[in-house]
This record gives sequence, structure tokens and C-alpha cells, in this order.
Amino acid sequence: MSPQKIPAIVIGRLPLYLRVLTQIDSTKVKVTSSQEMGEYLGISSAQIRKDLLHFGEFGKQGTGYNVRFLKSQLMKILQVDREWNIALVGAGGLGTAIVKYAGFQGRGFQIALVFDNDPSKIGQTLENLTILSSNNIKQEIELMKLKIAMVAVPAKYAQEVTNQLIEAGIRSILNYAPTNLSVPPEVRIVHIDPVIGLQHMTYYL
Amino acid sequence: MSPQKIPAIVIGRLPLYLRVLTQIDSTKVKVTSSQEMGEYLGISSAQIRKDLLHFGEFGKQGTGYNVRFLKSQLMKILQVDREWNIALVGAGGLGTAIVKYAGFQGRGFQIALVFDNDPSKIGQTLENLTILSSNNIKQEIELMKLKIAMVAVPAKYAQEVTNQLIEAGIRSILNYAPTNLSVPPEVRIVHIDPVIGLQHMTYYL
DNA sequence: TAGATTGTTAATCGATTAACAATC
DNA sequence: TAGATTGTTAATCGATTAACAATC
Repeated sequence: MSPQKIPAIVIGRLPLYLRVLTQIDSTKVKVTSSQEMGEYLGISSAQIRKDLLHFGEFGKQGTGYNVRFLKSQLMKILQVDREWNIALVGAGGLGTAIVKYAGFQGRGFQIALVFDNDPSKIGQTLENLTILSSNNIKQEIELMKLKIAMVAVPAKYAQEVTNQLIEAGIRSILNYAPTNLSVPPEVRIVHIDPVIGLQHMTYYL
Repeated sequence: MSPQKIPAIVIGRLPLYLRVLTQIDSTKVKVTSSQEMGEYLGISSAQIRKDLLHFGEFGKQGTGYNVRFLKSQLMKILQVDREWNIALVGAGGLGTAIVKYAGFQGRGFQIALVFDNDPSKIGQTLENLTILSSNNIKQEIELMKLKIAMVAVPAKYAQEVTNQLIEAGIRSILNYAPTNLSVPPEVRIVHIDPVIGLQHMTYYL
């Protein structure tokens, strides 16, 4: 019997559970319940329990879930009980903000390489990282065997950069350019486009 | 008979359709099909047709959809056939990058107010906008009757800022702080947290 | 023991897909 | 007319919720 495939929609909620647990942990609370977590997220307690049960029995009847224990289990499941090195392409305003962003701290990620194609930026340092030439994307990423990259270049260059990253062995891409990108099926891509969320909300205004 | 309520999951896809149409339009192509749009997005053609049919008949049998016409219809439905003024709280690295971000252009949004609580920043200008004191959030937002705001402050201040925004009449919030926020049911909130997407992808690596 | 909350199943609900007549 | 693709329904699929026994 092969291990049953866990739905992507379930995997997608695990990082949200992890974020809530981190938040609860920061208040020194030791134990939580599926109901409490659900209230934070607007998700039913039954769904949270069912989601977690795909991976094991992490709670105690009558008591709930130990915050730190569940947190550590989710980190292991998501493979963020380690630090992944990431490549960033684009060291403009957005790229610079990403490098300085505090939200990666302790959540499994660390920017290890930064590329730009502007000769005046190449060789400059950004938070202890030297900005490298976009011409060397393939060689540098292969050298460090990176699997994850972020794209923070203008929309018109995004597809070209993406092709280079995939060529270099990148398998997961976080795209900040406000455009769709075409990638082969073995490459995962997530889009960060604030306007998508804003346009969803204006429908209801 | 009241107009049937359209599922939120359908509304959530409309901005994606709009982004694809904008992309196709930029290549001068005049007509597209549900199949072509689906290939860009990894969505079935049947789903796209069904989603659009909630709002009207926008295509021609045998031909497809006129790109510009469908785009203009979606913009009207999402209420982005106008420019919404937005308030931004936080003028640090992230806030500065957001103000300079090109992705809002022509997609219905424009930053009109920027706030920070750092005395050394207040009064400085950022892309033609004067940075205002966070103490004046309520009065300035009420004056301009803004309904949408972005939160780009450190996680520990995010809830407090959110409360002030809601107090000032804000009804839609785009939150960049990597934390959950509690808001009353009439306020909509969307989180922009790159780590959520990264952690989803590392599961599969 | 009494109270609480998980683990787990069955029932419900809703979303997606398949299929094809309509029609351009 | 022949070919293509929408509009539309019915069937399928999968996700969510309700409910409760197990048990801490």
C-alpha cells in the first residue's frame, strides 16, 4: 500500500498553522486547541484536526496540542527544520527590500546569492552579499546547488530570467513580477502579486 | 429572485484572468479562447467559461473572446475601471519599495497617503508623497475617505496599526507583516507573506 | 468522576469536469 | 458548409462539516 497522496490544498494550509503556532508561542502559551487556531485563521476546528491527522496524532484528547511540539512537527513536515539558501534575481528597490526583509528569519530561508544586470550595481554589497552579474546565474547557482529562487525583475525580463534559473537547476520559484510565467511541470512557482489581492477585495467594496 | 451569490473562489480567479488578458493584450493579439487562457494559468477551459458566465456572455461561439472587451468587462466587475486611493503605513525598506512598485500602474490603485512613526522620516518626501505621522492616521484617512490600506510595519506593531485603520474607516487591508491579524467581519484582509508560498514549495523538494 | 478536546467516520456540501447542443 | 468554441447541463469528484466515541 503506497502512502496516500496528501491534497495540495492541505499542504497549503500547513504554513498558516505554523505561522499561528509561532504567534501563540511568542505569547508564552504552552498549549492550544484546534478551535483556538481556527479562530485565528477563520478555519473550522474539524478541518484543522483532519489536516493534521494526515501526518500523525499530535494532540492529546481533552487537552489539545502542545504548541512547541506541533510547531516542530510542522517544520519537519514542511522541511523547514533547516535553512534553505535562496537565489534572488533583481537588486532594485524591490530586491533590496526583500534582502532586508525580516520575515525570512527563523522560518527556513536565507538569501545566499543576489544577481542584477546593472553594471553600476554589480560588485556592490547588500547586507553582506556581493551583487553578482546576471550573466553568471547558471554557474553560481550550480556551484551552490540552490533549488529555490526569487524573481524580482521588471515583468518584461521575468520569463527570460526564469528560463535561466530553471536551466541552472532551480526547482521552486517565487515570482514578484506581475506577470504569468511558463515553467515545465517539474518546477513549482508561486506568484506574489499584491494587486491580485487588492482586486479581489475591491469587488466587495 | 435575488441575484445569486457568486462564490468567493470564483471572484478570486477574476484578477488572474485579468492579468492574463493584459499580458495577451500586450502582444497585440485581439482574440483569445478559454483554452488559451487556461493554459497560461493551469486552469481548465470549462472552469474559465463557467466562471465568466456568472457575469454574462462575453464570448462568441466558434471564435472565442475579444481580449480588450473581456478585459474591460472584468475591470468593471472588479471595480478597477477607476483608480482607488490607498493609504500605506510604514515607510521603511518594504514601504519604500511598495511606493516605488510599478505593478499598481493601470491596475486600479494608487498610493495617496504614507505614514510612519519615525520622527526622522516624517516630513520627508517619497515619490511626490510627504511622509505623515502615524499619529494622524485617523484624521488624514477620514479626510480623504479612503477605504483601502496596506500595512508594512514590523509584526509587533501590525495589530495596533490595523485597529487604527479600521477606526478610520478602512474596509480592505493588504497586510505585509508576517503575522495574523484579527479584524471584525465587515473588514476584508489579504496577507502577503512570501514565506507561506516558500514553505508550501519546500514540502515537495 | 466530570469536563474537555482529540481522532475518526459518515453525511453534506460545493466545486470541477465532461460532454454536447447551439451558433458564430 | 465545415470547423471551432462558447454557453450550459448533468455527472463526478473532492473538500468541508457535523457528530460522537475515545480518552486524557
